[in-house]
Amino acid sequence: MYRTHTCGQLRLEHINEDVCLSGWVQKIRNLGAMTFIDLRDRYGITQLVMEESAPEELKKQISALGREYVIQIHGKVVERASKNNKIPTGNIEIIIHTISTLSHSEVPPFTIEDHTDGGDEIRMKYRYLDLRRATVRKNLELRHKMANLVRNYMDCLDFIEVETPVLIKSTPEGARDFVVPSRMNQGQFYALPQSPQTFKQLLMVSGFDRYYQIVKCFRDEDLRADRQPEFTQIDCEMSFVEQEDVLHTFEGLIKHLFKVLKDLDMAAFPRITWAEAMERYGCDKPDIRFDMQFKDLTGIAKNNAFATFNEAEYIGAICVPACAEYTRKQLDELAEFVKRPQIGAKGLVFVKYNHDGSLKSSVDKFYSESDLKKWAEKCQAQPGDLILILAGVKKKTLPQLSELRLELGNRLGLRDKQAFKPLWVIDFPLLEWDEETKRFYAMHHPFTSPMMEDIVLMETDPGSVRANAYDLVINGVEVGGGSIRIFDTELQSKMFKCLGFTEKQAENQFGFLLNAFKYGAPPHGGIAFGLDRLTSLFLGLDSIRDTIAFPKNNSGRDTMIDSPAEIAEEQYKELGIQPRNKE
RNA sequence: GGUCUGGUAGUUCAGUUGGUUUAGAAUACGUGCCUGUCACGCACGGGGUCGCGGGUUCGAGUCCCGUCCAGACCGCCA
Repeated sequence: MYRTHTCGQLRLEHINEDVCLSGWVQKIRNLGAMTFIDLRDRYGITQLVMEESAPEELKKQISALGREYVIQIHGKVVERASKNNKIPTGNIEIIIHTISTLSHSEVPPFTIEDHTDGGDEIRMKYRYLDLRRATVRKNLELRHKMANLVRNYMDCLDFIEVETPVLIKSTPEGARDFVVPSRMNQGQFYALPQSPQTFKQLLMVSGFDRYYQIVKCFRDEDLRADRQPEFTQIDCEMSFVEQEDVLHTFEGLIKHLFKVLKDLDMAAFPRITWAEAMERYGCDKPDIRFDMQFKDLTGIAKNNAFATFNEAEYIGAICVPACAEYTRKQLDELAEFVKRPQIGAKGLVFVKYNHDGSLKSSVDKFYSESDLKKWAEKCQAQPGDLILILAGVKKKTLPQLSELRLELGNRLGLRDKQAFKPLWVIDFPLLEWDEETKRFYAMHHPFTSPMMEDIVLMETDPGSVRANAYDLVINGVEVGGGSIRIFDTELQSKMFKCLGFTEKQAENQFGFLLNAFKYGAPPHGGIAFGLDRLTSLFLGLDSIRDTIAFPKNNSGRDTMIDSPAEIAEEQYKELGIQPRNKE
């Protein structure tokens, strides 16, 4: 037997018990005559003590210990002379009787402590050591709890978890696929699923009625702090439902998670249409922890000598509360911010609504104070506020203003990580025009149903067709999205036509689904949540990496196992593929 | 594919216009001292391919070019 208790278990009530503990040496404090050892495992830290009176042999063994050695000790639980109220076991300690070293350790490359001295790169290379730290372990524990809560909740609602295949077929729509060569079918390839989309729809055709799966998905696209090439979705689908049923069901799930994990009672989630979100926030995933909604000045700021505004398709403003005191330097910084190539605005116009009611702007040359007054009224500005204005092509200006809004939210500390503001964004467009390839793409995916009343527009004005598609946004993070699907073969054909698919192409890529729909498909729809993102949101992390045990780095590499890696020539031969010639 | 930031001791970082002794600090590590520590304390010590390659210069950690690596972002992500 390696232990009678864990390192987080012993309390005053255990005093005088003989116990056996095993764990890692966290820290050795040698005070000369006596030595303290912090013994650590997943459950906590227990202090071991060796006193002056200990036998020489034991002293010798203890002096040979080092950080991260794995040891097993037998000893007696005693009350501490000086207690430590910072840890749950702080009232007791163990007087060591015998000790055995189960495993030696080299000196770890960084300290295994909550506030480690190690940077990201070295932590990732030695991730197994990093995972010993309580901070990272707690992230994974919360992730586990969340997954468990989801499973229980879904089970209670009669959803069943069904596994779908990981080796499937590549389709050119959507994200780039990870591809796996087939040895038995030389020259042919599997693809890893970007999501189990088609399979969950087939399960609906099979009558499973309510399906979910906590499942890995794969996308071969460039990474971000919140994007990994393999990530986990809570993937769900239901039959005989309309949009309202799906939103209601999963609003319940998310509220349940907040209640249990954060003890938060959430009110009904507000909703906004995609069109409104774009108009008011310039973005399809607005952060509504703070206001600063856009005000359209296009109608009232033209007809003047100021060419920039006169030529602009759109003039948009945000009212920044209580910032009229901003200095030249601060305003210049904001102008620089929007002029960065990533944002690409030409310039920034400001209007200060001073406390004395006067108005001062960067365009005083062109506008009178009464002009500015009208703008301030339109923006519902109060004395002391700052109005910031961007102008240009609407499609570009809206996102620029959105970036500016978020930047100000950050600067003013309005994006509190402990506040959670969910929002349903609904009525997404069905299709999105791509200038490069001169065709429409499905904004969500090709199986998303158009809104009934917009179906007539599919032939005349496809770009304006709205879909039964929705996203759940929390604090500006897209945590989930889904749609009501097409279950009618004819409507599906119409959709493929909008996407520029020939009948043959559609048959080739999605024939199995279209065939299935010929045999009685129920109306159905669903949603998928990003488990990694949800977890990092609950934890207040900026990156999803520390919610994943073994994540990839910025360039899609796992620096611990050093993958991806080259394969042997033999493997190429077996697979019937050839390496690219090295030049 | 692009923009920006960084790479100096095991680790995290500082290093001035290009010049000052042997490139520093903290921490980690080692040795010694220390009977109530828990970020223990004190003293001493070892530890460097300044990412790599080239260039400018009397002289480069510092400037220039290239390259590799890491991070953030844009494009991309149905």
